[in-house]
This record gives sequence, C-alpha cells and structure tokens, in this order.
Amino acid sequence: MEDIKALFPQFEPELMNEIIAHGMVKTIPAGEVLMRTGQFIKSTMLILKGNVKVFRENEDGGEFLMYFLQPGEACAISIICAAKTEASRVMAKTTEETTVLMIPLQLLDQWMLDYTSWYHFVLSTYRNRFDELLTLIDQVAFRNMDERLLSYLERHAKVHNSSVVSLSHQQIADELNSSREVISRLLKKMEQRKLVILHRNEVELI
Amino acid sequence: MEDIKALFPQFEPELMNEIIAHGMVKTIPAGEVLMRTGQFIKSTMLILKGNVKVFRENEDGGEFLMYFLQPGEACAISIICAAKTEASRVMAKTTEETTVLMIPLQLLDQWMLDYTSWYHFVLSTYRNRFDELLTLIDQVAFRNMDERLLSYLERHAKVHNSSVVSLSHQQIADELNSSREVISRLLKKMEQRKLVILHRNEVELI
DNA sequence: TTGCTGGTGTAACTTTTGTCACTGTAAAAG
DNA sequence: CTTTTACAGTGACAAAAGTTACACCAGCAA
Repeated sequence: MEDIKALFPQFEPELMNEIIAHGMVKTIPAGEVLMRTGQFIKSTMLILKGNVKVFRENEDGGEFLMYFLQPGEACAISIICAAKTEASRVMAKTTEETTVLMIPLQLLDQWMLDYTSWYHFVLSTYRNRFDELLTLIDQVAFRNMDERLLSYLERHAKVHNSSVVSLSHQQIADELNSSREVISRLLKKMEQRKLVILHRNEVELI
Repeated sequence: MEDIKALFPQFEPELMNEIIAHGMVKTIPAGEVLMRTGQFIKSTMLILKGNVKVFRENEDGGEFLMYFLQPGEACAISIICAAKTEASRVMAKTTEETTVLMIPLQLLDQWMLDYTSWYHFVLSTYRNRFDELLTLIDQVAFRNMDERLLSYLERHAKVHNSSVVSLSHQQIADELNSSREVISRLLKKMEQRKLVILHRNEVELI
C-alpha cells in the first residue's frame, strides 16, 4: 500500500482509503492482453509497476503503437468508456510483468464528485493522452519513416529504462505500420551513421 | 435562448439559467482564428451556429485538419486547457459565420460538481474528440492519399451540408498535408471515375 | 550430426507521393 | 479592354516506402 501512496502522492487520505478498500491489485505476466477492440470495459486501472502498450490493431494483425502507460498513470480510454459503458476502440497489452490496481467502474462518478484530487487526476489523464495522440499525429503526418523510427527507439528506451530495445525488426515494423525490410534498411543506415548497434533481436542505442 | 435549449436539450433548467446568466453569445465572421497554438485559453465555448475547424499548423503554414466542431458541440481542448490553464497545441478557425457561447473558465469546475448534465456533457465531449483523433490516426497511418482525399471530401460535404466543397486544390492539399499537384492529379482520376465533377474553386461530389 | 525455423541482409523492382517546370485559363483589378 | 493574379492541368523526374525474391546464419530440435 505504501507504493501506491508513493506513486499517487496527490491523492487525499480519504481517497487512498477508498482505493485500498475497493481496489484489487493484480499482477499480470508480460505479453498479456488487457483490453481488446470492441470489448466493453468493466473496470478501470491504475498502473503500479511494469508497462502497458496501447495500440490499434490493423487488418493484418499489425500492432500500431499509440502510447505506453507507466506506473502512476491510468488508462484514459478505460475511464471514458467505463463512464459511458461503450466499447473500446483500442487494444492494450503488457510488455513486461505488470501490476495494476483495478477499480470497479461504478465508483468513478462518485469519486469525481467526492474527491478533488481524483477529479484532477482524471482530467490530467485525459489531457496527457490527448497530448500523446497529438504527438503521434504529428509523427505520422509530418515525419518520414527514418525520423519516426529514431524517435520510436528513443521513446522505447526511455519507457523501458534501457538503451537496448529488445524487439525483432518485424515487431518494430508492426508498431510503426511499416514492413520488415524497410526497418532493416533504415536500421542499417542508422548503424552506418553510428546511431545504433544491431544485434539479433536487439537494437542498442548509442 | 430558445435555440440554446434546442441544441443542448440534455442540460437541466438550473444549468440553463447559469448559462444564460454567465455565458456571452458572440458572432464571428468566417475565416477568423479562435484559438492559436501556444495561446492560453481564458474561456471555453459552445458552438451555437456555423462551423469551426480545429487544425495543427505545420512549419510552412499548412493547416492540417483534425476535426470540425458543429452546433451543439464544445471544444474539448478549451475545456482541458482551461481547467489546467495550459497552452493550446492546436489552432481553431471559423469556416463560416459562427455563433458561439463563451463561458468563463472559473465556472467550469463548479458546474462539473453541481450539474450532472454538464458533467456528462464534458465527458462525452472528451470521448467524441478522442474518437475523432483515433479516426484521424487510422487515416494517416493506414490509408493512401486517394482514400484520404475521398473521405475528406465526404466529411466536408456532410459537415457543411452540401455536396459541393468550395475549396481550392491548394487548401485541400494543406488540410491533408500533401501538395497541390498531388491533389489535382487524384481529383482528375476521381473525375474520370465519375466520383466528382471539378469546377474552379469547387469539387462537386456525385 | 542434420535439418528446421526465425531473424536478418540486400538487390531489384513497383507504387505512391512529392517536386519542378511550364502551360493555359478564369476571374478580378486596373 | 488589357493586365495581373490565382487556380488548375500535366509531363518528367526524384524520393520514399512497399514488395518480391533470395541468401545467409544462429539457435534449437530431432
């Protein structure tokens, strides 16, 4: 419970009590699907540990990355959809072993009214996700694949707190909605420009 | 005041009174900028009549379209930014003569607590804008320019309630972040396929 | 060991999109 | 009426990205 307080220091004590009373902590292994396109959300979740990737699935099963959720953050989609009991349009999947705190949706509306810190937390969650989508739109609309690849690698490294990105070229291609050959080609060029070192199933950023 | 009730039938009478007491109705000519990148928002607005286009400006002054706001809708950005007094990352501009209802931002937090209908209105505004951004991301990430052009024209026609899109090829190119020649080329092909008829400064959808 | 599998490298080619250069033409301004 | 300007059409070319095809190799299983 102490770690929850550390991750969400802005929550007032009464809210913390509610969270402890009604929230359910759950640890999920890496690579598990947390939310599926078309699914109705029955609870919202706060991330306590690990990492969740939120993405859109295309026709061929490609997993086009939207953003990552990290400890101290919440899934805006789940709050929005939960509040209106509508279907999700995105998928979410753990990329590492992840601990989440599940909160039954029927509490959300009441908390919004009762706890100012919760209200502000939800608003800032909205705003942050909105911002991330704006950034994503900038990337796909204005940037070429080489720039997108570089910022993808940098973001991945930052989020996973390691300069080594442990993904195959195919997985990277999927998340950028490109093809394996294109990514291989661009990575080779980046290697020649001494921006990365390539290993099997790994890209090391310099 | 009757038209406000007609556009926002979900608002409870007490809220309507507040809106009438504190809101300021303003009519703005076509082509006026309502919000600028980097600007701090001092009030939120509900659209009563007309149309507002929300877009991102790129380096060369291109106006990359995000979505349109129509009567009965509100600007999610202004609510989010207002609530946190943060700077806007997008531009907004009227595309026709537009009547808006301006609401001072200091009322928003209180209304969220006091009026359930306002609370639900704001949440659904968030969700709708979020959805529009998702749709936009789909377009730029997964669709070719010809498909994007066609759905752009269809959306424009729908929003402005006319099968004639009164824009030059250059303006269309800007909103799709493409170039004039490419749009001319694709429109010509669409004309050959009997999807549109081209006039000067006009594209007529069939 | 052998053979299979998944990941990677790369050449050749196509498609899509962007750019350049130039033409013609409708509408507005003088 | 001329002149100017903005808009549109088009061919030729360049760049970016996607596709096809195949070779190579590490690691694992039989």
